[in-house]
Amino acid sequence: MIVSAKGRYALRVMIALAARENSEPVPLKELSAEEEIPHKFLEQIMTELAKAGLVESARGKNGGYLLTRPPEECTAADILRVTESTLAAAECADGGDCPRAGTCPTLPMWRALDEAMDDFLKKYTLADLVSQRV
Amino acid sequence: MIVSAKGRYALRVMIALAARENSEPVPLKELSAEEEIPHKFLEQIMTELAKAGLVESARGKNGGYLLTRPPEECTAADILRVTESTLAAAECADGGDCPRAGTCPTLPMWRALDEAMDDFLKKYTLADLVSQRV
DNA sequence: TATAATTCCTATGAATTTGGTAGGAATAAA
DNA sequence: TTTATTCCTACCAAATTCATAGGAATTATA
Repeated sequence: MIVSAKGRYALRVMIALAARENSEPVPLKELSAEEEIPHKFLEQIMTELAKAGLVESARGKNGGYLLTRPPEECTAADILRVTESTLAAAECADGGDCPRAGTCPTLPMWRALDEAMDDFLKKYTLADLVSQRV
Repeated sequence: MIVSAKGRYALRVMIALAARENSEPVPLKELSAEEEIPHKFLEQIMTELAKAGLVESARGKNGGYLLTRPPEECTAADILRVTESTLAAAECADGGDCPRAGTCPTLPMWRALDEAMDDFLKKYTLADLVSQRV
């Protein structure tokens, strides 16, 4: 029960982008150096975030990445849903096909935990995280 | 971010024990068959639960396992803390030695998430889970 | 047009974790 | 003595995680 390095990296990078006030694309090289995240690994992460529509990329010279929405409108839940393949508390709560599902005494708890985590993560916007309020 | 099979098995077995009204030791064989959990794997899990003091074992013929406390006094948090090596939301919140800890904008959130999960899991006792209230 | 700086794409791989299996020793009841 | 059980230790296959590597495509600018 843990958030992967990928998820933690993603969140940090998104915060770093949110912290910039200008709207010029920030190159991966800069983000990677600043946040001390391996360049090539971050590249993969940014691709996922871009596909999910959380950032947009500008290719070629002077290219880089930008947030697609204001920091107030992007939450930790939005980001972690992209990077964490299984944000579910337990597989069984995640559309799993467990044959016990009908009678399992634990399933309702896993589902409730899922919802509780999601609610929690939704409370944190990038704006909150940048300014360390919350 | 997921609870492992080990943790799910542990919880189910503890519920199965709690569901029994008598106080005779329940052999692993019976638990394993009833819950459809591989015998040898469950053996390892029971050893951990016993070491943690959540169950006690009786060796030899007619031996087996028993809860050490009434089901009202054992929570999902107690059990998962034993089986999930990392109940922490993120490594960094788990006594990690991250050099960024001092200034990391995400650390407080991970710690808060940890606490929220723990609070959530503490609400579910074995008695609750057996009777499907909650 | 050439060059430099960037993202995009695809493949590979080492280390770790997970989910078991295996065999036998120790213990205790009948 | 037999039988049923837990205890202990070692091993292992598959999946996942955390990257690394190399080059193609794209774009600004000198």
